[in-house]
Amino acid sequence: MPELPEVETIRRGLEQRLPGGRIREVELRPCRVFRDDPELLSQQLPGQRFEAFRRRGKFLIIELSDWFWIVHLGMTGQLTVRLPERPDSPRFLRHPATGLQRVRQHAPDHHTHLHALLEDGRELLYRDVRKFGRQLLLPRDEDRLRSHFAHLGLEPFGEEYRWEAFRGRLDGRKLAIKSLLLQQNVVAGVGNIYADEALFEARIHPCSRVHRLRRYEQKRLFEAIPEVLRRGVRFGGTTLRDYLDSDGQQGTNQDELRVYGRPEEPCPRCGTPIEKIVVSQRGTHYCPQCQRRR
DNA sequence: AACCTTCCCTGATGGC
DNA sequence: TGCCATCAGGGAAGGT
Repeated sequence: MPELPEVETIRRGLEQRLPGGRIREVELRPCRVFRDDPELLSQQLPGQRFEAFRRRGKFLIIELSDWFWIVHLGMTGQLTVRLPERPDSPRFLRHPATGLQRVRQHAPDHHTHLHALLEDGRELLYRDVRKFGRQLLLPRDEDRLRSHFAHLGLEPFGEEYRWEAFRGRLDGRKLAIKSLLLQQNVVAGVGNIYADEALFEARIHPCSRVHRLRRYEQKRLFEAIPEVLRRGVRFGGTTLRDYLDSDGQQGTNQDELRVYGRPEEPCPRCGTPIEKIVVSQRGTHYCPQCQRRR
Protein backbone atom coordinates (compact mmCIF):
# COMPACT_ATOMS: atom_id res chain seq x y z
CA MET A 1 0.00 0.00 0.00
CA PRO A 2 2.32 2.73 -1.13
CA GLU A 3 1.52 5.98 0.65
CA LEU A 4 3.67 9.08 0.85
CA PRO A 5 6.62 7.50 2.72
CA GLU A 6 6.79 4.56 0.34
CA VAL A 7 6.60 6.75 -2.75
CA GLU A 8 9.20 9.09 -1.27
CA THR A 9 11.52 6.15 -0.58
CA ILE A 10 11.16 4.99 -4.17
CA ARG A 11 11.72 8.54 -5.41
CA ARG A 12 14.96 8.84 -3.47
CA GLY A 13 16.18 5.51 -4.75
CA LEU A 14 15.49 6.39 -8.37
CA GLU A 15 17.04 9.82 -7.89
CA GLN A 16 20.25 8.17 -6.76
CA ARG A 17 20.49 5.80 -9.69
CA LEU A 18 18.76 6.96 -12.81
CA PRO A 19 19.45 10.63 -13.67
CA GLY A 20 21.38 10.87 -16.91
CA GLY A 21 20.21 7.45 -18.08
CA ARG A 22 18.33 7.17 -21.35
CA ILE A 23 15.55 4.79 -22.29
CA ARG A 24 16.38 2.60 -25.28
CA GLU A 25 13.17 0.62 -25.64
CA VAL A 26 9.91 -0.06 -23.89
CA GLU A 27 7.66 -3.08 -23.72
CA LEU A 28 4.26 -2.62 -22.20
CA ARG A 29 1.22 -4.78 -22.06
CA PRO A 30 -1.88 -2.67 -22.50
CA CYS A 31 -4.01 -2.74 -19.37
CA ARG A 32 -5.96 -0.46 -17.06
CA VAL A 33 -2.78 1.02 -15.64
CA PHE A 34 -2.19 2.91 -18.90
CA ARG A 35 -5.83 3.43 -19.68
CA ASP A 36 -5.44 6.96 -20.97
CA ASP A 37 -3.07 6.07 -23.74
CA PRO A 38 -0.77 3.04 -23.75
CA GLU A 39 0.42 3.95 -27.25
CA LEU A 40 1.70 7.31 -26.08
CA LEU A 41 3.93 5.71 -23.47
CA SER A 42 5.35 3.01 -25.70
CA GLN A 43 6.00 5.49 -28.49
CA GLN A 44 7.28 8.46 -26.52
CA LEU A 45 9.42 6.89 -23.77
CA PRO A 46 12.20 5.53 -26.01
CA GLY A 47 14.93 8.14 -26.41
CA GLN A 48 13.90 10.07 -23.30
CA ARG A 49 16.49 10.87 -20.64
CA PHE A 50 15.82 10.81 -16.88
CA GLU A 51 16.31 14.31 -15.55
CA ALA A 52 14.70 14.52 -12.12
CA PHE A 53 12.35 12.73 -9.76
CA ARG A 54 9.64 14.55 -7.88
CA ARG A 55 6.66 13.58 -5.78
CA ARG A 56 3.24 15.10 -5.11
CA GLY A 57 1.21 13.25 -2.50
CA LYS A 58 1.34 9.61 -3.55
CA PHE A 59 2.21 10.48 -7.15
CA LEU A 60 5.72 10.01 -8.48
CA ILE A 61 6.69 12.50 -11.16
CA ILE A 62 9.52 11.34 -13.39
CA GLU A 63 10.90 14.30 -15.27
CA LEU A 64 12.07 13.23 -18.73
CA SER A 65 13.58 15.23 -21.60
CA ASP A 66 10.17 16.18 -23.00
CA TRP A 67 7.57 14.71 -20.65
CA PHE A 68 6.42 14.36 -17.10
CA TRP A 69 5.89 10.64 -16.58
CA ILE A 70 3.35 10.42 -13.77
CA VAL A 71 3.12 7.16 -11.84
CA HIS A 72 0.65 6.21 -9.12
CA LEU A 73 1.35 2.80 -7.55
CA GLY A 74 -2.20 2.10 -6.40
CA MET A 75 -2.23 -0.82 -3.98
CA THR A 76 0.39 -3.19 -5.30
CA GLY A 77 2.51 -1.22 -7.75
CA GLN A 78 6.28 -1.85 -7.69
CA LEU A 79 8.79 0.27 -9.57
CA THR A 80 12.20 -1.37 -9.44
CA VAL A 81 15.55 -1.10 -11.17
CA ARG A 82 16.94 -4.38 -12.48
CA LEU A 83 20.71 -4.55 -12.78
CA PRO A 84 22.28 -6.68 -15.51
CA GLU A 85 25.16 -7.78 -13.26
CA ARG A 86 22.90 -8.98 -10.46
CA PRO A 87 21.45 -12.49 -10.66
CA ASP A 88 17.70 -12.85 -11.01
CA SER A 89 15.49 -15.03 -8.93
CA PRO A 90 13.05 -16.92 -11.10
CA ARG A 91 10.02 -15.08 -9.73
CA PHE A 92 8.61 -13.37 -6.68
CA LEU A 93 8.23 -15.72 -3.74
CA ARG A 94 6.08 -15.25 -0.69
CA HIS A 95 7.37 -16.01 2.74
CA PRO A 96 5.22 -18.92 3.97
CA ALA A 97 4.55 -17.38 7.39
CA THR A 98 4.56 -13.63 6.90
CA GLY A 99 3.37 -13.39 3.32
CA LEU A 100 6.17 -10.92 2.60
CA GLN A 101 7.80 -10.93 -0.77
CA ARG A 102 11.47 -11.64 -0.37
CA VAL A 103 12.97 -11.59 -3.80
CA ARG A 104 15.12 -8.59 -4.56
CA GLN A 105 15.40 -8.83 -8.32
CA HIS A 106 13.39 -10.76 -10.83
CA ALA A 107 12.82 -10.99 -14.55
CA PRO A 108 9.58 -9.50 -15.89
CA ASP A 109 6.68 -11.82 -15.11
CA HIS A 110 3.00 -11.76 -16.04
CA HIS A 111 2.37 -8.95 -13.54
CA THR A 112 5.08 -6.76 -15.05
CA HIS A 113 3.12 -4.34 -17.19
CA LEU A 114 5.94 -2.04 -18.27
CA HIS A 115 9.54 -2.85 -18.94
CA ALA A 116 11.92 -0.04 -19.93
CA LEU A 117 15.39 -1.00 -21.13
CA LEU A 118 18.01 1.68 -20.60
CA GLU A 119 20.97 2.27 -22.88
CA ASP A 120 23.40 1.10 -20.19
CA GLY A 121 21.66 -2.28 -19.89
CA ARG A 122 19.71 -1.56 -16.72
CA GLU A 123 15.95 -1.90 -16.72
CA LEU A 124 13.11 -0.10 -14.99
CA LEU A 125 10.23 -2.46 -14.26
CA TYR A 126 6.67 -1.65 -13.29
CA ARG A 127 4.87 -4.59 -11.69
CA ASP A 128 1.35 -4.38 -10.29
CA VAL A 129 -0.62 -7.46 -9.31
CA ARG A 130 -3.99 -5.78 -8.76
CA LYS A 131 -3.58 -3.15 -11.45
CA PHE A 132 -4.92 -0.31 -9.31
CA GLY A 133 -1.95 1.83 -10.36
CA ARG A 134 -2.06 4.57 -12.99
CA GLN A 135 0.49 5.97 -15.39
CA LEU A 136 0.34 8.79 -17.88
CA LEU A 137 2.48 11.26 -19.76
CA LEU A 138 2.05 15.03 -19.57
CA PRO A 139 3.97 17.45 -21.77
CA ARG A 140 6.81 18.89 -19.70
CA ASP A 141 5.12 22.12 -18.78
CA GLU A 142 4.93 23.35 -15.19
CA ASP A 143 1.49 24.93 -15.65
CA ARG A 144 0.08 21.68 -17.02
CA LEU A 145 1.58 19.84 -14.08
CA ARG A 146 0.18 22.28 -11.55
CA SER A 147 -3.33 22.14 -12.97
CA HIS A 148 -3.12 18.35 -13.20
CA PHE A 149 -2.60 18.21 -9.43
CA ALA A 150 -4.79 21.18 -8.55
CA HIS A 151 -7.29 18.94 -6.77
CA LEU A 152 -4.68 17.66 -4.32
CA GLY A 153 -4.47 19.01 -0.79
CA LEU A 154 -1.56 20.28 1.28
CA GLU A 155 1.82 18.65 0.78
CA PRO A 156 2.83 17.55 4.30
CA PHE A 157 6.52 18.42 3.83
CA GLY A 158 5.86 21.51 1.74
CA GLU A 159 6.00 25.17 2.69
CA GLU A 160 2.25 25.40 2.20
CA TYR A 161 1.71 22.99 5.09
CA ARG A 162 0.77 25.60 7.70
CA TRP A 163 -1.65 25.49 10.57
CA GLU A 164 -3.94 28.22 9.21
CA ALA A 165 -4.26 26.46 5.84
CA PHE A 166 -4.88 23.09 7.48
CA ARG A 167 -7.49 24.49 9.84
CA GLY A 168 -9.22 26.27 6.97
CA ARG A 169 -9.63 23.03 5.05
CA LEU A 170 -11.27 21.35 8.04
CA ASP A 171 -13.81 24.08 8.68
CA GLY A 172 -17.38 23.19 7.86
CA ARG A 173 -16.64 19.51 7.28
CA LYS A 174 -18.93 17.08 9.06
CA LEU A 175 -17.66 13.67 8.05
CA ALA A 176 -15.53 11.36 10.20
CA ILE A 177 -11.96 12.61 10.57
CA LYS A 178 -10.51 9.36 9.25
CA SER A 179 -12.63 9.62 6.08
CA LEU A 180 -11.35 13.14 5.59
CA LEU A 181 -7.74 12.03 5.95
CA LEU A 182 -8.24 9.40 3.27
CA GLN A 183 -9.46 12.03 0.82
CA GLN A 184 -6.45 13.49 -0.94
CA ASN A 185 -7.89 16.99 -1.27
CA VAL A 186 -7.16 18.08 2.30
CA VAL A 187 -3.74 16.59 2.94
CA ALA A 188 -2.06 14.72 0.07
CA GLY A 189 -0.25 11.45 0.61
CA VAL A 190 -1.92 10.03 3.72
CA GLY A 191 -3.46 6.60 3.21
CA ASN A 192 -5.02 4.02 5.47
CA ILE A 193 -1.94 3.07 7.48
CA TYR A 194 -0.63 6.55 8.23
CA ALA A 195 -4.12 7.90 8.88
CA ASP A 196 -4.52 5.42 11.74
CA GLU A 197 -1.04 6.19 13.02
CA ALA A 198 -1.58 9.97 12.92
CA LEU A 199 -4.93 9.72 14.70
CA PHE A 200 -3.29 7.59 17.38
CA GLU A 201 -0.50 10.14 17.88
CA ALA A 202 -3.08 12.92 18.08
CA ARG A 203 -5.29 10.86 20.43
CA ILE A 204 -8.38 11.32 18.25
CA HIS A 205 -11.05 8.69 17.66
CA PRO A 206 -11.20 7.94 13.90
CA CYS A 207 -15.00 8.34 13.88
CA SER A 208 -14.94 11.79 15.46
CA ARG A 209 -16.76 14.29 13.26
CA VAL A 210 -14.39 16.95 12.00
CA HIS A 211 -16.52 19.88 13.17
CA ARG A 212 -16.81 18.39 16.64
CA LEU A 213 -13.05 18.36 17.18
CA ARG A 214 -11.53 20.96 19.48
CA ARG A 215 -9.02 23.29 17.92
CA TYR A 216 -6.27 21.80 20.08
CA GLU A 217 -7.15 18.35 18.76
CA GLN A 218 -6.97 19.57 15.18
CA LYS A 219 -3.63 21.13 16.04
CA ARG A 220 -2.32 17.85 17.41
CA LEU A 221 -3.39 16.11 14.22
CA PHE A 222 -1.76 18.81 12.11
CA GLU A 223 1.51 18.07 13.91
CA ALA A 224 1.10 14.30 14.02
CA ILE A 225 0.68 13.85 10.26
CA PRO A 226 4.18 14.94 9.20
CA GLU A 227 5.58 13.21 12.25
CA VAL A 228 4.29 9.74 11.35
CA LEU A 229 5.11 10.27 7.68
CA ARG A 230 8.66 11.32 8.52
CA ARG A 231 9.06 8.22 10.64
CA GLY A 232 7.79 6.15 7.72
CA VAL A 233 10.42 7.64 5.42
CA ARG A 234 13.16 7.19 8.04
CA PHE A 235 12.42 3.46 8.19
CA GLY A 236 12.21 3.06 4.43
CA GLY A 237 8.43 2.64 4.21
CA THR A 238 6.00 0.03 5.49
CA THR A 239 6.06 -3.43 3.89
CA LEU A 240 2.98 -5.42 4.82
CA ARG A 241 2.77 -7.44 1.64
CA ASP A 242 3.78 -5.95 -1.66
CA TYR A 243 5.70 -2.76 -1.09
CA LEU A 244 9.33 -2.75 -2.27
CA ASP A 245 11.68 0.15 -2.80
CA SER A 246 13.36 0.85 -6.14
CA ASP A 247 16.09 -1.65 -5.28
CA GLY A 248 13.59 -4.40 -4.53
CA GLN A 249 14.10 -4.14 -0.75
CA GLN A 250 11.41 -4.16 1.91
CA GLY A 251 10.90 -1.31 4.34
CA THR A 252 11.02 -1.73 8.11
CA ASN A 253 8.40 0.75 9.27
CA GLN A 254 5.92 -2.09 9.81
CA ASP A 255 7.86 -2.75 13.04
CA GLU A 256 7.34 0.86 14.14
CA LEU A 257 3.56 1.02 13.68
CA ARG A 258 1.71 1.77 16.91
CA VAL A 259 -1.81 0.60 16.01
CA TYR A 260 -2.19 -0.32 12.33
CA GLY A 261 -2.40 -4.09 11.88
CA ARG A 262 -2.21 -4.70 15.64
CA PRO A 263 -5.76 -5.46 16.76
CA GLU A 264 -5.92 -6.90 20.29
CA GLU A 265 -2.30 -6.02 21.02
CA PRO A 266 -1.78 -3.68 23.98
CA CYS A 267 -1.73 0.04 23.27
CA PRO A 268 1.90 1.24 23.52
CA ARG A 269 0.69 4.18 25.66
CA CYS A 270 -1.79 2.66 28.09
CA GLY A 271 -1.91 -1.10 27.52
CA THR A 272 -5.58 -1.25 26.53
CA PRO A 273 -6.15 -3.73 23.67
CA ILE A 274 -6.22 -2.05 20.25
CA GLU A 275 -9.59 -2.29 18.53
CA LYS A 276 -10.28 -2.78 14.85
CA ILE A 277 -13.37 -1.33 13.19
CA VAL A 278 -14.35 -0.35 9.65
CA VAL A 279 -14.51 3.30 8.60
CA SER A 280 -15.09 4.30 4.96
CA GLN A 281 -14.76 0.61 4.04
CA ARG A 282 -11.22 0.59 5.43
CA GLY A 283 -9.84 -1.42 8.30
CA THR A 284 -9.27 1.08 11.12
CA HIS A 285 -7.19 0.55 14.25
CA TYR A 286 -7.28 2.66 17.39
CA CYS A 287 -6.96 2.60 21.16
CA PRO A 288 -10.41 2.89 22.77
CA GLN A 289 -8.85 4.36 25.89
CA CYS A 290 -6.48 6.99 24.42
CA GLN A 291 -8.73 7.91 21.48
CA ARG A 292 -12.10 8.80 22.96
CA ARG A 293 -14.91 9.56 20.58
CA ARG A 294 -16.10 13.11 20.34
C1' DA B 1 -20.82 21.16 -2.65
C1' DA B 2 -20.63 17.53 0.48
C1' DC B 3 -21.09 13.08 1.43
C1' DC B 4 -21.73 8.19 0.54
C1' DT B 5 -21.59 3.75 -2.05
C1' DT B 6 -20.00 0.75 -5.58
C1' DC B 7 -16.63 -1.07 -8.38
C1' DC B 8 -12.18 -2.47 -10.17
C1' DC B 9 -8.47 -6.60 -9.47
C1' DT B 10 -5.81 -10.71 -7.76
C1' DG B 11 -3.86 -13.74 -4.35
C1' DA B 12 -4.14 -15.48 0.27
C1' DT B 13 -6.88 -17.72 3.53
C1' DG B 14 -10.17 -20.64 5.73
C1' DG B 15 -14.35 -23.53 5.88
C1' DC B 16 -16.31 -27.55 4.10
C1' DT C 1 -5.03 -28.69 -9.78
C1' DG C 2 -10.84 -29.03 -4.74
C1' DC C 3 -14.30 -25.44 -4.57
C1' DC C 4 -16.10 -21.38 -3.02
C1' DA C 5 -16.72 -17.19 -0.16
C1' DT C 6 -14.34 -13.56 1.93
C1' DC C 7 -10.94 -10.06 2.60
C1' DA C 8 -7.43 -6.37 1.52
C1' DG C 9 -7.92 -1.09 -0.34
C1' DG C 10 -6.86 3.95 -3.64
C1' DG C 11 -9.45 6.40 -6.18
C1' DA C 12 -12.82 7.08 -10.11
C1' DA C 13 -17.52 7.25 -11.02
C1' DG C 14 -22.13 7.65 -9.99
C1' DG C 15 -25.99 8.51 -6.78
C1' DT C 16 -28.41 11.35 -3.19
